[in-house]
Amino acid sequence: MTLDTTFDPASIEARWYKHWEETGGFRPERPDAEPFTIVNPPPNVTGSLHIGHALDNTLQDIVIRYERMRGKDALWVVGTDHAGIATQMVVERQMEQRQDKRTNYSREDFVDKVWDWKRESGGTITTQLRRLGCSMDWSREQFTMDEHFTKAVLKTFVDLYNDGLIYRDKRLVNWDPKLKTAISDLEVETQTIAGGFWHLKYPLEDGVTLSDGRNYIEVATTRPETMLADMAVAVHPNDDRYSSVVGKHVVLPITGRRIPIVADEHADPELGSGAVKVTPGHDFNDFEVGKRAGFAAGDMLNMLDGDANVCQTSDGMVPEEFLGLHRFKRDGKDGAREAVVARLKADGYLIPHIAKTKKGEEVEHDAEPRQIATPFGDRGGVVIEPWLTDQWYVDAEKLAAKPIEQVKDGTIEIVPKTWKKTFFNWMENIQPWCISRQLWWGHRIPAWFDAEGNAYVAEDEAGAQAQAGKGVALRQDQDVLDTWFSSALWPFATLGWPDDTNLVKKHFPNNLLISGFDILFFWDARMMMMGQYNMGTAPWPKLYLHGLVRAADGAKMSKSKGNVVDPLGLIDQYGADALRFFMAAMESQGRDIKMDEKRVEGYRNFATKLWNATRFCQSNGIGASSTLKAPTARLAANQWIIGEVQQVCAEIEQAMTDLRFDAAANAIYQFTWSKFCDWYLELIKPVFAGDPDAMPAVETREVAGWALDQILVMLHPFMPFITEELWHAQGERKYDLIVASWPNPRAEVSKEATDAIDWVIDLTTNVRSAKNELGIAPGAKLAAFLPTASDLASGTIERSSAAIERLARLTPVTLGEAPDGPAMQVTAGSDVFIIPLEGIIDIGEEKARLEKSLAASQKEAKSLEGRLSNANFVERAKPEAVEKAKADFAHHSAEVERLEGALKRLG
RNA sequence: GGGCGCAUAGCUCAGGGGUAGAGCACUGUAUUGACAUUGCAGGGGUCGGAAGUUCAAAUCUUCCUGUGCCCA
Repeated sequence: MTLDTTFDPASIEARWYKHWEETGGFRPERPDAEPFTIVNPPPNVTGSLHIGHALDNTLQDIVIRYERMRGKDALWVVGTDHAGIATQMVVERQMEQRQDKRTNYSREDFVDKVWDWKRESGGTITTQLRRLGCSMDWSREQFTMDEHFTKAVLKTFVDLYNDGLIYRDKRLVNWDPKLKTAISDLEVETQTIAGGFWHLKYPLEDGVTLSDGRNYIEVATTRPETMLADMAVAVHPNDDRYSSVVGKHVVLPITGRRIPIVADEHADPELGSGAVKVTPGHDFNDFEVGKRAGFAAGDMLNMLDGDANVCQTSDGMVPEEFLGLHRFKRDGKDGAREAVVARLKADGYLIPHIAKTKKGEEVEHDAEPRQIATPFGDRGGVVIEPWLTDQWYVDAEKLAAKPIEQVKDGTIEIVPKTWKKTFFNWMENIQPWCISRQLWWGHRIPAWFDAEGNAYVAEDEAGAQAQAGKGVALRQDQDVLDTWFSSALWPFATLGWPDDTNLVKKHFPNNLLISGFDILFFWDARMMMMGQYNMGTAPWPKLYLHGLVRAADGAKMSKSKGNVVDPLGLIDQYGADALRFFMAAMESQGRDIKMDEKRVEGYRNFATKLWNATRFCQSNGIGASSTLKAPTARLAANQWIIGEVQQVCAEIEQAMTDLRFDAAANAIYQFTWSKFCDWYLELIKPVFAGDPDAMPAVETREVAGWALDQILVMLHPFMPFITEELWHAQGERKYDLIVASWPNPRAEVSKEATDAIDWVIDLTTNVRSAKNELGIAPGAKLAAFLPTASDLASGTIERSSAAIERLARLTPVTLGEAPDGPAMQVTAGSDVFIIPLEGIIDIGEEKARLEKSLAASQKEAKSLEGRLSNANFVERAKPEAVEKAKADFAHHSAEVERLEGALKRLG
């Protein structure tokens, strides 16, 4: 096959992907091989590929392709997450566009419609992952609401319940009044927004006064509207200002509710007046204060409904005019907050805030302006309302114990390890996990209630009925489970658990998990808990956490900022291989990646470079190699490249062991471009000018073909498309590159040969540099003399004269004294070449060049001399360091001598 | 307020007790056969600041400054 001069990724990517998928390349049958398993963080079924996915999946694909080539029974599990809230929102939004809504349908009909949507529009991302080249096992694509997955979810729930690790509780939850569901702590994002601090007067009852004679207590609040459900006023137990009134009562304005003054350490004497209103039903801190003050959760007053509109409290004391108002201003319409403040003000219960203008005039405001840390729902985007409801909870504290231990003792390694502290910090302070959601789309909670509200938990209704007794009317819990409850089972439920399948036996525990740090708590930690609970072991021994891909200016990418980079656009422009290589090359541990399109472009250029190198090989009859092991080589250049392949292979393996994707990518990049293309191909060009059937050409074709094949293999995990294309372009192959073997080049390479090539490279570089500085045409051929030649020099000049002529452009090279006259000196290793300059160049320029080198060597020599004359250094430094300093000093001293001599000769 | 990072060439980043590297950008130069999505050569950094440990600190320790993220 002949290749075009430029590489066009688009023309090959789809073809190869299809081929791999159709021929089972992603999951070759290797029943006897050692398993290697990773599971893909299941993207939301509503999702589309963003740059973060591109990073996450590129890294995983590099690992799985690498392990597959190393002969493992490699399995990369893939699938999508049903994404409860996100998916329900998508379908509801589509309904809204048709002036339709969810509640127009029965639950069953609505869920059917979501399934319809999933079948028709869901899973866009799976196509996009294919474009990135991800070699996942699509033959077993998973979905978190597959039948067998549901089975795993139900079993887990029932087992946890029976073990007392799932329970129902009435307590405050994070309520999203827009989505009208509870959410977990992790789904709440705190943002600081501008708000106010209102100061209120609560009149003391029964003629009680404070020590200063005041007949009211001042309380300050950021949420004045909740005073409709206040149940106490708290002061600090050591606060002398209030000690006399603890146990007394105040009568609330507006409602007239009589509430106690309690002592509680939650009240901060330094803050405001030191007294705080307590609303146990609408504030997490107040809930705890309320409990300490003796209120049962069931008795705590609730003044808001599920939409966060004011409703009547159980004591019936909220005035009619407030009922139905939204908690605060919305769509320009005043809410309960505004109404309560207006009423307090009118009745004289509001203490105004006095502010001074720039001119020093005093101005009254209703509230003191403040920045308030406010909780928002990450999906709904509205302020979260702490709300008292019955929900299902997982006892996360108990489940977290073993994972904490495992990370501590190294059973689970977290890479990079800086994340361990963050992990412990969260796990050791973990709160009960609220797992019930008031949605329709998701795993229905397997609990049934009788008329008295007793719960019966079983995998199916029959089981619950059996527990409740015949004839007892049961109604299933209306709620569904948090999406993360099911994805926590991903490492084993995808393999068929709870059935005892061969896949589970062979591929659990998995070998590695790669995920972004943003889901460390959401997903990774919960997999650890559920893996341990269900399987009795950690889900994987190693967790690799990568960072975020940021915009070029370092900002977080977001749709609202409009700085989102579409990975598919980059693939269109530069090819999937270039984008992948960029991701790998930029992925150093523990740092976010800044988008740098120039760099993606650079890796596209790298692909073109490899493409053209292959074209060169083809034009010289260099084709597919026939052996895995390195061919026997006699020519120095061939031995040299074999040695270099061994080195780079070892480097890549080390980098992969360390999960240093950047180091691995850079190693293969430098080898391919700077070693193979820049030197090896140049070194062997003269060989092909000679007899094509003679030993040198035959051997070189063989070695070059082998070396190129090793490049294709080692580069394949990073750039799968171009390497597969070139693999086949190079000749008939017994198998595709995707299932080829990783190099194992255990060849003997002579030091003489590699030294010789290194010497030629040194000579060539120095000649080119000297010419450049002296303004001699790069192509000019110069005669050179070597008065005293090292063994290396004389041998190399004899055997590699063609390379020296072609690369260093020295011809002829005479072993012997140079004729008198102006000349320049060029070194190669310890050898000094004399190159006559008469008529070629201005002597002054050569002198300037030598003086520059002389100054550099003098500086080095002086510094080394100083160090060596320091007795402390010679006595106390490591012997190697002293030896090296001595050798360096000797070298630079000799250089100084040589250069001074050369300068003297030039006059 | 607590925790975790980061600060190295113009930019984006590696490195790491023995005197500093890559890619891009920049400068000069090269063009009849692999490649201008190229080759060759080159300029450019007192490694954020201060103190300490050490024969030796960009590297280790402490503090400071700036900056980012997470949690409350």
